[in-house]
Amino acid sequence: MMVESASETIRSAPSGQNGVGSISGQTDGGGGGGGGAGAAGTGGSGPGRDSAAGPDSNGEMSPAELLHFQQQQALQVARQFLLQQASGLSSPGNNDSKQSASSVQVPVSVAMMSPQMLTPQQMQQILSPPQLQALLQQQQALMLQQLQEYYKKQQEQLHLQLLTQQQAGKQQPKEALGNKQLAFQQQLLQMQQLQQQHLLNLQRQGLVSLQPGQASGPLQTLPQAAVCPTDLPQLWKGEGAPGQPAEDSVKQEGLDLTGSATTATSFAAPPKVSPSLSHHTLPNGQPTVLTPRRDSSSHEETPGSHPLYGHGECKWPGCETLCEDLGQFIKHLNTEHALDDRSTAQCRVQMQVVQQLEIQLAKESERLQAMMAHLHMRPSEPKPFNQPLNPVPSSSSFSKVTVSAADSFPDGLVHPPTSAAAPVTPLRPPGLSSASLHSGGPTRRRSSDKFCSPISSELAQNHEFYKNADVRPPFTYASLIRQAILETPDRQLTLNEIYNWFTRMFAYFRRNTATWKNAVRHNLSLHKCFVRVENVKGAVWTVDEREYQKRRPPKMTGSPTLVKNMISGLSYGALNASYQAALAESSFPLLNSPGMLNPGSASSLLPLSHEDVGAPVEPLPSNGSSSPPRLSPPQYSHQVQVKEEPAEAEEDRRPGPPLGPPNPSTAGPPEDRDLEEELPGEELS
DNA sequence: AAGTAGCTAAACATCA
DNA sequence: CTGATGTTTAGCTACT
Repeated sequence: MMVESASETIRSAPSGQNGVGSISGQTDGGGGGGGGAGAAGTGGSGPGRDSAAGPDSNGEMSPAELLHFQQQQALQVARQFLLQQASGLSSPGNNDSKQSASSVQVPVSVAMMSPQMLTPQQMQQILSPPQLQALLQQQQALMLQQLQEYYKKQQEQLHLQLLTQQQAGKQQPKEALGNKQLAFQQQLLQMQQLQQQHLLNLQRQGLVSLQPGQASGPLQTLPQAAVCPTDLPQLWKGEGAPGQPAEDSVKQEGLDLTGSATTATSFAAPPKVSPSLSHHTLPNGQPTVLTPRRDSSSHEETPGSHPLYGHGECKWPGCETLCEDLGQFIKHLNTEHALDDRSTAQCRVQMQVVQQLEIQLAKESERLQAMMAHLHMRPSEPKPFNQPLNPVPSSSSFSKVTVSAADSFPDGLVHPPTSAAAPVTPLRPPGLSSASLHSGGPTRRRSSDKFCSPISSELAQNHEFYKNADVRPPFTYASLIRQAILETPDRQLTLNEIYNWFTRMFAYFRRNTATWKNAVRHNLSLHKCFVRVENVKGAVWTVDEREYQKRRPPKMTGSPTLVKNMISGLSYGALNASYQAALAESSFPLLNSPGMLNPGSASSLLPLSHEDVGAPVEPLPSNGSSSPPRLSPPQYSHQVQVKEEPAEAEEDRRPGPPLGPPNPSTAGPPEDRDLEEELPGEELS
């Protein structure tokens, strides 16, 4: 689905003005590179990852060595993680400069880039909200697990040090020992607090709220996702006792974590190689059992690069020591940045930096969502002219169904989420289908055709929007032409009048006149539903409703396509496109330029609505079965879109007179005649 | 994969 | 001749 929506988006913007990158490229890049559900995008940068996963039996180590390696590994994980986080969050500038000069427009080519090359902003622009969310969650899940690892190792190490200190302390002055112990305990406490804070943070962002039992979705391969947030602090607390052997505490944790993880996520319990054996989720999302011993070394020995090593110098915070080569750097790393208080503190600081960045990101995301929600919701707010224009009365008049759609979408189809969860709602007039808003380029499947939503009602509700916003209306030319014609009292228009209607009703058609006028003429000629009638005042165009209905039996209701469309409508790509389009056109003073709408629009509109109300002018989907609510897709507002159902049914069977009572549009005298004339020739083609 | 629908572009014809 | 109006064809994309 993402792929499709993405491709649609991308193709719909031929001018490349806002080429929203192919999401498929993104997901593929991440998934392919990582080979797994998800975290690949974030974790891929860790150079030593691959080798870390490989089995390496380096089993002849002394317990002390083993422990050291465990610590090293934990630190390594933490370092890499922090680096990834930090670089991922704070390096947009670099990437930007590399990728494009324009920060607003995302060249299509970006889509081809690997996820690692993408800045968060670009990711946001490219990815659909669900994708973003998934990515974020995966990232957070990975982060959480690594944090757990890190915390665990830190605890372990602290305990160990504590123990050794205690033992050594027997020969030391009691005072010194007390200080040391105090320091350790403080550190321990700090770590606990930090972890709790972090977990809280994650929880805020929704990650940890994942239900352990709800093992479905990309995250389920990530064991940590199933760890109950509240368990962790307890875990830590439980082992906080200084006197407890580190080994024991580790074992407990391991068991706990393993237990929760495996039970909740169908993540096969790995063979326990050692008490401190830990689960790691590799960037590719594949859980891996790491044997602590060789990991650290393999990390460091990864040929080529090290996350903390770049441009010949150590990237450790505050350290810019020059190192000739990687070997030297690693040596430096192991000596200067070994696991000690200082390094731990620095690590902690870095963690906080990352955390701040995450918070910042969360805030920005929230703001973005609010913005989008606002932009989306506003138009749907009851407008003054909405009520009068509403087709509801009419519908109720001849439709028994009056689904009080006022607040519900009876069809149960995908409705634009109003929650913050997927609030990404493209900027578009309330009644618009998603795909259509790209202000440039051909947009297929205008909503009127796609969803058979009454163009009249949508227009009535959003006409001001269209009138002032240079946004392409989501209707086909044919439906627009028809609407224009039907709006007139005698249901006929000259070509020029049609032109005028277009320009009057839609800001979008105030430019590129050659193009759309040509299209209008083309449509008039092409579609049999448009009948040219010689009139006293020249040639006028009328609508053959039956032909129009015949055009294409829409069997949309509940169709996957519909759902897909609506979903794609929520995609960030669409949002991005329309948002950019709207902003670019700076047409946003819409809705409040009284001067613009006065002239003829209001006058022309009102009649329309009346007529509309009286009769479902819009083609009624001719399928009684699928009938129900062909909600005007984006009509989050509370409009009954169902009115036409009965008419539909009638239309469907098409008993006798083309347009029954419900269709006064054809009742009009002039084209009625035309219609009749046209009837014979109406061949099913 | 084939068919259909829609959009755009363009060529061409007709007529005032 | 010019511009407006119609007609037709072709290419493309999206969708079924």
